[in-house]
Amino acid sequence: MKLLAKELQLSVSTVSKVFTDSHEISEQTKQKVLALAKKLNYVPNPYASSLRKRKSKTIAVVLPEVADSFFSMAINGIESIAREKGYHVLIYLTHEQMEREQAILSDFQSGRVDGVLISISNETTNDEHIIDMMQRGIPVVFFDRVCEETATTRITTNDRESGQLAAQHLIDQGCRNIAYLTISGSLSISRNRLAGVKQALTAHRTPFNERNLVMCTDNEEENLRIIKELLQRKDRPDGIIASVEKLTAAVYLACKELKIAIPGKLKVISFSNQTTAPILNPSLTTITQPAFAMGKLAAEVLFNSLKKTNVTLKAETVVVPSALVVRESTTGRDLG
Amino acid sequence: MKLLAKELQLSVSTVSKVFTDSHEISEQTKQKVLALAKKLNYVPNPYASSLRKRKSKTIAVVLPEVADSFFSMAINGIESIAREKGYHVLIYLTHEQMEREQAILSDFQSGRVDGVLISISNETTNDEHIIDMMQRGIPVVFFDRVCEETATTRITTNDRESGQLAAQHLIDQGCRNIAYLTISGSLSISRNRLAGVKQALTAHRTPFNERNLVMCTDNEEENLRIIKELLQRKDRPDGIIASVEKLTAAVYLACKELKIAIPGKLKVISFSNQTTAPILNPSLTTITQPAFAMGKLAAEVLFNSLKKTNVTLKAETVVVPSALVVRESTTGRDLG
DNA sequence: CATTTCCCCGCAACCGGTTTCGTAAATAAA
DNA sequence: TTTATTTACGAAACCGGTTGCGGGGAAATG
Repeated sequence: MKLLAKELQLSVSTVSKVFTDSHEISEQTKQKVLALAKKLNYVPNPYASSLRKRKSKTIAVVLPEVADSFFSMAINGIESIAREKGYHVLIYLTHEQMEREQAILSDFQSGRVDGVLISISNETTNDEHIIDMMQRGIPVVFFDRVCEETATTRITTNDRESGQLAAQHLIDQGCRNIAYLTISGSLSISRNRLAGVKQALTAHRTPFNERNLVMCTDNEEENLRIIKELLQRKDRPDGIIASVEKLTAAVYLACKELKIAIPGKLKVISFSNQTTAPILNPSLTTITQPAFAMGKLAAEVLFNSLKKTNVTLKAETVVVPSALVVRESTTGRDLG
Repeated sequence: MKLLAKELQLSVSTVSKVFTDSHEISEQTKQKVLALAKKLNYVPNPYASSLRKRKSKTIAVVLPEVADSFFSMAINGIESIAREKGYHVLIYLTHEQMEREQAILSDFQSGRVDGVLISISNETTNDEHIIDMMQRGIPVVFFDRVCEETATTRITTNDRESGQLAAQHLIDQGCRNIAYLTISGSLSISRNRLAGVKQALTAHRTPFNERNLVMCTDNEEENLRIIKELLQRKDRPDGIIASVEKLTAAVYLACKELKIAIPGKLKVISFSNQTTAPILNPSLTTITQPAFAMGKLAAEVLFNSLKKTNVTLKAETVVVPSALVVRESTTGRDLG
């Protein structure tokens, strides 16, 4: 910038004001400066600017992992509108560990980011680290895996209704003994989905059997073992609801190994955004979450609050509904 | 920091030196400062530090998209070692557009990042924007989708051998009319894979028929149309090699609609990292790329060069081999 | 022609750490 | 004890933009 100033016989401040598009500078001078800047391929140092303005034009996205399609699509949604608003996106993975989540967030005390989008790890049982950050003036928007008690905006899907819908669908298809697979007892999304399931079952006078609440891990092989065990019980279920995408494979593999026909002997529905759902064997009935939309919305809400100064985000939950897509794994018929 | 200094009756410089772990400071003073810092939950402002040190401790990852499993897993690999080294990761998506790629990279002239990991878009036909950046002293490591002519380190998989292996496998399974599906004519990975395919075919005295080189798009429906057309030709192929993960679904769907049996009438092999490959109908034979390892390696190479000053990255290609995983879609038998 | 207003631009302080250099005190060497 | 060396810390410049304020000159007003 000094160079630019010297070259054009101007002061640094004038040049700076050109880049902030100040009204104090004549159109003529602006053009000259911008022309030379383009020629020299000059871009202002963002860190100098961040330092002075106390704004980083950067947000953080904190995710458990990017293994499944949901978070991939969410990233797309977030990035799309971050780019639109001229923000930069830092990505952090917690690997489902609360400790890492805390370490990551504590770094944000530094002013590295202007705001945070987070989907909490399934280990996360308290929100102190999040509240702490908010109190330091860094706005947070939850998406998908939210803390229901924390006073900020949450973007979720209609987990409870979806659970209900899934169970209802299985009941309609003749299931009477439905199992629910999950990877976490504490996560609100899992709890809510389960609540929906229970509600549907109770409504049909076939209350949920707690033995059918199956806790899985993040280890593929162990999940396979757990599910095989489930399917070898005397009173084995005739319907399975997988509350997470990555449990689908284990269910299918278990059935294959045990030669249990889907949907003949067992109907399967999964919360999933996998594009391969239609070409599975058999094609998989899913509850499909609006991942892209949720990411996008979360980002929009955050950027909105960033525009104004000193506005705290409303403590509300915004719900973007999921869709039930019926396929062969629950019906035997392919409905597209 | 000023606050800390005042509180402890020390100068700012002393406090600063504590955080850089300078030898000039006594152990005693360090402890005092760190203790108070912890109590106050103080973290140094990274931008002030970046400004002075001309290092951002941040790298950029530039990707076409995060739609498929490859890039998801690569991100995991990258993030894992970035965290280990204390680096931060900015993520940018080009959406397969060279224009965006250029815009993104040109921003890096600002010193926002210390280095870049990039997998180029399939529109990218020249590397001027990349060379430009390198000349400004920002090291670049390519991974997967590389520019073969650019003088820096490239992390790839053995695309050519994999193509050869795929074709060889189909030949072994009795295919005599093999089609190759791709989404780009310019991308080196696609070209190399095709070259491998051709080599295998030529070796078996059944040279590749150029009509069997099928160019797809990034539009699902259009791909379906294109593939259906391919499969309705008089001389329709008896084997398909899908060079990109996302073309798999279209192939399967086309076969379903046209009632073409896999692997009976058509054998299918795909370059894919999908975890659902084993549970497709039929399970899918894949060339599986070491996505996590490639991301990790790319990051390691980059960080290595970042440690030393003024070392330009060797213009070499590091190859991490892919694996052929044989399943039902080419054999009719499930080999696990 | 004198005065006011407005438009442009420069001066200098500032953001929050980092780093060079200097110095006083403590320790070692002569 | 004197001199040389080491240790521990402070003063101030610096990184590269940003911004409040002040001023010079041109245009507008009286």
